[in-house]
Amino acid sequence: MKTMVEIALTPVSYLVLGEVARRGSATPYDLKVSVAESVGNYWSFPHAQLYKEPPRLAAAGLLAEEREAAGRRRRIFRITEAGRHRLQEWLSSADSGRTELRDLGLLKLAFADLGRPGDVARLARAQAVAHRAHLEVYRTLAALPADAMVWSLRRTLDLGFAYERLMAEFWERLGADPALVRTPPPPADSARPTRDAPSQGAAAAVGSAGDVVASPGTQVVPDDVAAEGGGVG
Amino acid sequence: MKTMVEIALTPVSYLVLGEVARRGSATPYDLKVSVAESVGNYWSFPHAQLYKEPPRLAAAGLLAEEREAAGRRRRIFRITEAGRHRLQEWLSSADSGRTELRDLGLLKLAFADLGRPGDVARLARAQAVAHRAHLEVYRTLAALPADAMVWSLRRTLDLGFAYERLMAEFWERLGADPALVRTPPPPADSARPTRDAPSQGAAAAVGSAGDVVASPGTQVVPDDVAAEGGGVG
DNA sequence: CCACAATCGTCTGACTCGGACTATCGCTCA
DNA sequence: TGAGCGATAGTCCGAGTCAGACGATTGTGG
Repeated sequence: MKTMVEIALTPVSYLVLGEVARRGSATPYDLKVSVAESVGNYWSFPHAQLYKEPPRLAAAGLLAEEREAAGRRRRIFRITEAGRHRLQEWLSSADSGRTELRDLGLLKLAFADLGRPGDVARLARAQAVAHRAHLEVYRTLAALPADAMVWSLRRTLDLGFAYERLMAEFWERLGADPALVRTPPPPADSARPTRDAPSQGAAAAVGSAGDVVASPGTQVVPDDVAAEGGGVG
Repeated sequence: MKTMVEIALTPVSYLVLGEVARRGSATPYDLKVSVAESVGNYWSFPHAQLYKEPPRLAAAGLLAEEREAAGRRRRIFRITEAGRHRLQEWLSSADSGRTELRDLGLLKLAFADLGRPGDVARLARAQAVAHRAHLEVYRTLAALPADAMVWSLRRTLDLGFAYERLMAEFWERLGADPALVRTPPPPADSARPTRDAPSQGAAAAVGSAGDVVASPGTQVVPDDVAAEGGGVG
């Protein structure tokens, strides 16, 4: 068994290994489709990678490649013993890196103090709608019969659901914050204070009216609620 | 004012623009530090990018670059009118792309049916600990005086907190699932069924004992709890 | 003046990303 | 039967991302 070089495996690698292992065999397109309706719900992988990764894994001896006999003669991949082993190894290791919450809306909110008064409210509405919509997708998935999906995958989708709910509620709450709708006292038109002296304002809001939007009344993190259960299970 | 080419802005770009705008001026190192203790809590940006991006933005006319007079003669960046404008524009647009939950632990769980019996329990424990730990970080941040942080940023950290709590509870609940600890009926040693015929098993578990771990009793997504509030605000 | 830690910064190379672009298939309607 | 068409399937590309190794500078105490 040619051991080839031991390549470094990335998340995509394991995704591919896992998906191929589970299905027995798969074409890149198969991967693309099944990833889209499973893990892709919370972690999106560009499809180009699902085409590029299998050959790479095959070159490393972790997958075996064949071709369809007729028709499009697509590449079909199966996992090898070496591949199985690497997958196992990964599954057995408890350490997983940092968790990442990549949400452009959140990033926007982080800098919302630099924006114009109406911005946050608009953003909050849009975000709430988007998350509610995704919530529906999860609901559909959850309604699938028990045998449509392995238990472990389903658990992750449960979490996806809970996550979307958390987000939806967060934005709805934020949007409902009275501090967001009242108080545009400094007319929104005086929005260019530091116009020609950009280097002058040490902590100046980009469009002024920054901290006007600040909501004084809302407390930070309710220390005490830590136990009340988000309702994941 | 030389308009230069209008470059495409990525999340890092806005992060840098925003941070520079807020501080008035910043060196890449400043960015690295303040990002680490704010947005970096839920969305980590490799520090190399915080060194690379400002010059890029400067080349596009969105930042202005100077140097310290003495000492290390570090690069100091300030936002320009053009930069302010682009930032504003972004802050005003309500659409933000997909939200992403990049969590290796979750990916692992998704394929846990292919693993060995004890794996999930171990993973769950480790994940729970990690999330509880990060929860503490957020608690510390939340304890900071009101003027230590703009309201908008604080809101996002609130969400980060809620997110970590959600995760911690998810993994704890999962780890507590009796189905995980009982039932290693098929001896864990028969773990290599398809040893020499890797292509045979259409849906075979990598290490067998796959669906044994499945927890039949746990319902999928409690439709009704959608209103009970995760406790973000 | 050296040692040493903390601060500060650069570089590299493999991988990621998303979207434009191409090709093939199966079907329908003229 | 073959042009049109939507779904399926795959390729390509260049800019951006990423982690981590590495290098340089500064401040402090001995």
